[in-house]
Amino acid sequence: MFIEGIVSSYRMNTKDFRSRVYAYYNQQGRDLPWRHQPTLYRVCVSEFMLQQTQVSRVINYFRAFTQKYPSFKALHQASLTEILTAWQGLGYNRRAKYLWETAHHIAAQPSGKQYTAEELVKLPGIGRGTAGAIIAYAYDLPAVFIETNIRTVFIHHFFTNQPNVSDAAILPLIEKTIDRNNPREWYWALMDYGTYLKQQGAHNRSSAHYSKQSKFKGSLRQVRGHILSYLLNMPTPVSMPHLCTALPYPKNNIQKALNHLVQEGLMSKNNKGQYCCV
DNA sequence: CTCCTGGGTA
DNA sequence: TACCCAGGAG
Repeated sequence: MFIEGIVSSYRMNTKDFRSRVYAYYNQQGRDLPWRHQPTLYRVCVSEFMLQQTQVSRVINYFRAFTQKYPSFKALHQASLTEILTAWQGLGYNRRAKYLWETAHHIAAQPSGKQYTAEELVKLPGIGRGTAGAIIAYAYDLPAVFIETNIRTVFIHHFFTNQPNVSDAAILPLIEKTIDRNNPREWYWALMDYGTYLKQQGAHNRSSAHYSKQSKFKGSLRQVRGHILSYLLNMPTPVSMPHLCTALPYPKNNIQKALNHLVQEGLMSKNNKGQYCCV
């Protein structure tokens, strides 16, 4: 059986494609901590951490986090402030809150419950991509999902020199090429091969979903991150004037960031107008 | 659909 | 500079 992109410059046999991906994986596949004992819990923690964050930065956080909180139960029994502290430096702190809330849902269900993708998507912080990854990695089931490294592999092999490649065009190829006998390892192999292709200069700029992120320096999220880390390391609630003196940002930006942080539930304001982590 | 969120590393 | 095993809100 042959597979091809809509206007791909060449065709590739399914078996040849798989062989190429597995050949790389068998030689250079990564030994990542979350690939050992890929339980639902360990897969969830790693997938949340890996959203928009590179593998090299996640590894040590994953080890420390799963050691301190070895189960959904242990995680949801901790306070959000504790979780944010363990998360400090990883960034995108909303993920920590989503993970904590997801742990609360899952810990309330019978242990060993097997989730469908539809059920997972309803949990906070889990979209279609993360749901598919969880099904594939935790249950070793052939879920069809796409993320940045998979995108790289399929664009490189099946949409060469083609602009504006949509995920909708790629997904059927993922579905056709998936190794149904070994979906977990197949996706590990795709990830590792995609990372390799990126190191070789491949990229996703021809993806229809490619977008450049806005600059971090001078942004509101720089202020947010700084405020959160400042307050996590402060023993008592802190007033707005205190923050304006302590942090090198315009008052307006500090107030705006605080409002967002409170609205998202990462922080609260007491009746004296002082702020602290929830 | 667009915009927002983080910070380290290559 | 670029970009990470994206998801939620508007």
